[in-house]
Amino acid sequence: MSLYALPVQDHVSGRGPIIRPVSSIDVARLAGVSQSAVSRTFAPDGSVSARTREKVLAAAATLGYRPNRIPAIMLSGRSHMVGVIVGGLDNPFYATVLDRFAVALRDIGLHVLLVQVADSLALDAALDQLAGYRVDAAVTALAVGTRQAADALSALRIPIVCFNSRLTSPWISTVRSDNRAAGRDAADLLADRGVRRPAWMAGPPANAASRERGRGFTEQLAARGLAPAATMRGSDTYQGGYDAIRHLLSASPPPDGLFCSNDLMACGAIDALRQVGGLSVPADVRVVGYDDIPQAAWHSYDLTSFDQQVDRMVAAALDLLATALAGPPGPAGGRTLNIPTRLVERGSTRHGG
Amino acid sequence: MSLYALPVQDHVSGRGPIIRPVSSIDVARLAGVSQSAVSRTFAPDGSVSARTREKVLAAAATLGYRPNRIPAIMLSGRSHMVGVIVGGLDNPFYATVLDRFAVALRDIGLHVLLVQVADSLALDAALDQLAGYRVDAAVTALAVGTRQAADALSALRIPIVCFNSRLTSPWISTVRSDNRAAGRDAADLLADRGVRRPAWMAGPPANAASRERGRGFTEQLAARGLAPAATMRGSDTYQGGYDAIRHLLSASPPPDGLFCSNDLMACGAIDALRQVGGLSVPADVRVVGYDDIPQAAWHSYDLTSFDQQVDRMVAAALDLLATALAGPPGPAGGRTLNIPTRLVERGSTRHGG
DNA sequence: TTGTATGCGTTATCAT
DNA sequence: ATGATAACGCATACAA
Repeated sequence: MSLYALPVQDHVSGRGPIIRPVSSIDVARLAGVSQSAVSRTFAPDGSVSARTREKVLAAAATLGYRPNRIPAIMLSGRSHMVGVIVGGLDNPFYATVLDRFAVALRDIGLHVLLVQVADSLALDAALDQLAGYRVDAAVTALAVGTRQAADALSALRIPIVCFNSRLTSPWISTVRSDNRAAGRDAADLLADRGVRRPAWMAGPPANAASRERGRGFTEQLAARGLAPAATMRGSDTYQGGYDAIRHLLSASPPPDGLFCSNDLMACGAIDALRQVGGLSVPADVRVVGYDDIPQAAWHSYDLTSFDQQVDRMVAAALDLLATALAGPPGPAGGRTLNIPTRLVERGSTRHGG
Repeated sequence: MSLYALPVQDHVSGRGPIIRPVSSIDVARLAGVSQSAVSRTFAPDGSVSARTREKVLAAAATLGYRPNRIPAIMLSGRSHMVGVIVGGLDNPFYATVLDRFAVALRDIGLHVLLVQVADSLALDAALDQLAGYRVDAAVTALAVGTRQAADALSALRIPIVCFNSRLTSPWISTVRSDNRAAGRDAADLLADRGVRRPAWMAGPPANAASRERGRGFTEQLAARGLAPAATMRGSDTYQGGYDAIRHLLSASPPPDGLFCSNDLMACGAIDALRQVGGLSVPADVRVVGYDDIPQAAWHSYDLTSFDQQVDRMVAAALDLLATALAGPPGPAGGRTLNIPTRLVERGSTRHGG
């Protein structure tokens, strides 16, 4: 008995020949039953007699049969796949987000079709992929927040959940941390710690979340009778934070407090303050970051940060997805869920506190 | 292998009614042409008259038609999806690996079905998913190296590429960095830097790559007339490295050189040496890590490490996959490619040159 | 309980 | 160049 069916020319993709996997018909033939009996044996609530089930399972084991889910996609119109669009995993925060999504989606029986979109120009190509595979829904953890992107996503006509974005549409819902409130909290914390010359380090202009953090920070500084002594712009990376501080120190007196748009930049900033400026954190400069990545807790940084509560955000996103998928067909988006951040104060703001 | 496992319960997406997406038949009807004409219009090398193409494209645009790839999977037996199995993305090294794979696979027209496998017990369930979606091949970046895992993977009867593992089988090829040679290089480097009491910090026992690094390290120490003054075991995490050093310092005199099985542990070790032991790195202890994660280059650590040359490893893995997919059907694995590591010396070993 | 027949949306083959 | 049709592997309605 041959385990392998005859090779079949791959007339579709033009790659190599393939081995056609064992099908339910093969199993049925060997077991001496109908193909539907095989299908029922492997269905969650198929009704088969113990005798038939036994024959089928024996034949399946002999042939190494694995049920094929592809035809079911055609029949049901459901792929049970969710497109997850990420924009680079070098930031540990997004790596964590992806990890949590993969686990949470698997736990409710959905699978992850991963799409890496380096620049927003590639988004259209990515969406063609997702459309072609008929994903049931999509999740994006991109920082792109253009109307164009929202339109392209909406054109898929499937439920979309954005992560930390401002995109909305009838198809798009958004889960985000309360960036503005966190910015205000950062201002309060630094003011409470005696900071008089606070500085703000923003991310790239296209990053809407960063803009909101800066807005909340500035407005609450004003409420406390303070104003930013300096404003920098980094590239959302360690090196971006390092370079921004180096540049600042070459031109101005150092600030005594610093709020960074994310932890990667904050780590770079701390290293630059210490190495380039010969300053101490927190004695000379109090630093606050955002994201609470694992590295924030490393003792060399001991960085005060805002935990976005990724688990709660992911749970909220999945709730939105599940609701949209379970409900009547058609757009069910347009909702925005704000998840509060949790301020994690560590040594970088505690000096003399 | 859970051959008898039932298909995943449909908790989410089986409930609501669905809107059947626009099909080529709908487009054909609107355009007043046959369905074949629509198919040919969207095929890479379909021959249609300009007039027909125009009618079809207009109708497609009107209806928002997107070609469905699912039926082609049934016909060709090719899904153009590759299962990528990861074991947690908290380690920046694996996040980078996944990122590079996603990009490289996309560039050759393959798509990533991501599977997060927290513990090796979940591997069987993961493999059922991959089998069900008829992925063309699989890539694993797991640290599991058991024969059982190899058998389960081989049962998929698709080309498999392991990343930094020792698994092989007729279906499995492996791409790995030369762990043992790197271990020897680490020994040489520390010896050259005047280390007399070298220590080795291993990863979990199941991590075969770690074992090889330790083996190369120990054997080359011996060749240099040295022996490990201490051997620790961490959990492949920052905290694991920190705790191991704290424990060591409470019981023994500190080593003057340390080779860690990965960078995360090395960062934890450095922080513990400095904070718990009051020691200086590199003045009192020279430290070498492995992986060359981005954090190794951060100035607080400035960690000497071994770059595994992820891009080269990924390229090699894809070459193995592409070869197996293009070649005749049947097992085409059993190959092992060793990619040399690149020693990146930084400040953590440079004191006193 | 079991088997038969149908259909999902596309591509490839064949006839026109 | 174009249209009709078979086939892919499974789930399901229906007949037995």
